[in-house]
Amino acid sequence: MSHQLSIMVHTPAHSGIGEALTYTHNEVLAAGTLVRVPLGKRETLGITWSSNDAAPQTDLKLRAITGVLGHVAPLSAPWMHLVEFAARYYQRSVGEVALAALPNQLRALTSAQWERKLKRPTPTANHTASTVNLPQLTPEQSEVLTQIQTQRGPFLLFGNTGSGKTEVYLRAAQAVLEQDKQAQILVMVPEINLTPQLEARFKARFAPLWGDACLVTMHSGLTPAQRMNHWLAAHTGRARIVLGTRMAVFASMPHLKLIVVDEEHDPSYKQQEGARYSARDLAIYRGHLEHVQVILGSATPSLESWHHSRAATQEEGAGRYVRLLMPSRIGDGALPAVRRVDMNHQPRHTIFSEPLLQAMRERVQRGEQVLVLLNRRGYAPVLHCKDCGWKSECPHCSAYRVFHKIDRSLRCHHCGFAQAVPRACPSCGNLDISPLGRGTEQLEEHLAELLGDFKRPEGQAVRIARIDADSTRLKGELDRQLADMHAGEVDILVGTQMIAKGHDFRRVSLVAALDPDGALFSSDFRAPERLFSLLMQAAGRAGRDANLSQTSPCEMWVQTFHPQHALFEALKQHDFARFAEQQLQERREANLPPFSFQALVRADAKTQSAAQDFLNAARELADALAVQLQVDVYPAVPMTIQRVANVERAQMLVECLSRKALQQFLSQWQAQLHTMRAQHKQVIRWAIDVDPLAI
DNA sequence: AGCACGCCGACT
DNA sequence: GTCGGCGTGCTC
Repeated sequence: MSHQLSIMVHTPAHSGIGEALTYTHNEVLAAGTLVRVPLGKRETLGITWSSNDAAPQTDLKLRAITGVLGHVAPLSAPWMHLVEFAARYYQRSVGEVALAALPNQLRALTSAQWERKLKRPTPTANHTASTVNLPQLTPEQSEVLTQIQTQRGPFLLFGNTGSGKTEVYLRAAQAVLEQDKQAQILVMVPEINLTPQLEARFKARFAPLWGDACLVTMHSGLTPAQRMNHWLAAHTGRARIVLGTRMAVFASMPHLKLIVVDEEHDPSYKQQEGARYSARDLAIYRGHLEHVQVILGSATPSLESWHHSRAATQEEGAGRYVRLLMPSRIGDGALPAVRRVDMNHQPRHTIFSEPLLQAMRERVQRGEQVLVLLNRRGYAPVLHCKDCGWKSECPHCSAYRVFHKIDRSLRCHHCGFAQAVPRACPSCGNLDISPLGRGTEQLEEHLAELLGDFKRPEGQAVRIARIDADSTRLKGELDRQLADMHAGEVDILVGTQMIAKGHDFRRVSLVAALDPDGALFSSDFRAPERLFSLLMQAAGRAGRDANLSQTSPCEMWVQTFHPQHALFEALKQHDFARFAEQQLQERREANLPPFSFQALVRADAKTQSAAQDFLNAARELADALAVQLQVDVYPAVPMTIQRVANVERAQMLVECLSRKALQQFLSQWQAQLHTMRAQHKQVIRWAIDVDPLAI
């Protein structure tokens, strides 16, 4: 007897196969069963989505499943529900989201390889200890844990850097793991570089109890084999803790009991290509779906989460989360005093103001370390000819190529195009072409000049280092440079925001932000939020050593032309709440998220007009539906960087006061867009970004 | 996405 | 004369 099954395969929505394919098999398979199916000329991995014997007969000649991956238990119903929700919400096909969440090796392994893999004895845990030494909890930590134990959540754990959020995660995890011997926990971090730190903390705590194998990681840095093994460990329940980046939100965990999202405000949780999902938002949904507690943690929460954790009001969203507060730093480490240097009162073109330089000298003299932040890498953002006005434009992008002095190259940070710096102006032959503006590379050089005569306590020259995407291009280089910093072999570290995240530099007592003003008047309404978060995080790098803070109060310096700006006032008070309320008020008045919901439609084409024509045609098509659902669709505009790698880019903003109406609108409109695509052959690709982070 | 088929440029 | 570029079209 032959049965019909709905199978999801890895085909993106634009392939014309949006939904499940129908195959036959001689028996009914449970939903979630992994199967091998023929698809055109190849064989591919599929997931049984449902048995649909009742489905109407089509005139298609159905093909039969070629194999069942009987060695792997079917994916759970909640997992499938999560995938289906993500696909619908972010306007992608279910098959694409589902298959992307599984390790690639599942497709490749033959039955014999499975036998071998599963026969291999699982390393028996050498859990020698029955208890581990636990640090004393602060009253704040105890209070927060009590709330987690007694309420459902989801929770927003709002705690300063150094307030001991990680210990709260560990205790909450421990309580869950001990209470239920099968329980599993999902811990997410924004970036792959931050996994080793948290992994070490979790292993130190739990490996003595349940062995090394109790924790697996999931991130894009794993080899295919590791990915496979870690995925299986989670799927079979062997791994009690899964720690990973945004992709981990889709980990198959049959006994999931707690989800932790650390640094929940971090934009890295939003996937930027393919299915553009927010792992933080999906974590909340998954928690709801599986009746599992979710803890979001941050010192500078996203305004969305902050809004959701406000006391319930009439406003959509408020009151959804429980806000937990941990304002104090452990061991009484004081938060750094914030000092603003008014650059209006400094000589023109000053890079390092004299008071800041003096403060840096004093720190170095005392054997302390200094961080200098500048969010621009390279030597100079542009090379320029004063005679004819030539600038180092990228031939393939509408952007300037950045001058990198270190290898005398002009590099485009958008498409990667690099060339040697020309000897003379390519346009007029003038030999005198000069850098305009400055990046980290020049800062490092300039600082070495300024401090050339200055000596360290032992008499040697000041040691200056730089960490940015260029200095860490080689594998392992970041770790090496960080190790130098930790070992005290660097006095002043210059860098981009890379150095502001997560690293626990014990000897840093001064952090300086040189040129943060750009974000104050940016057209991106989230720029102030990101700046505040960056500066708070950077400030958190200073004074992590309580002993040091006592002898030498730590400081955060900000050089700005707008010292009175409300953002810096709030920063000075370390008052995130005040900053957040200001920002939320502005957003409320302007009907911006979290008080409205947005989506972007992006189109890439050979010409700008082709991209815009496609979008504007889509806009016209949506007119009636938009009016009906009270959705605003704005005209297509070129993207900020209009052309990248010779592809013209345009986008169109969609806005609505109701999330539900926006969803309804997008799902109906998307189908029309697919059919329209055929008439716009010049369009290379298009995509919808729901809840975009940058507009 | 893969993987085919299909029609135009520089090489053994 | 072929090898190979990636444009177009299809997959239950």
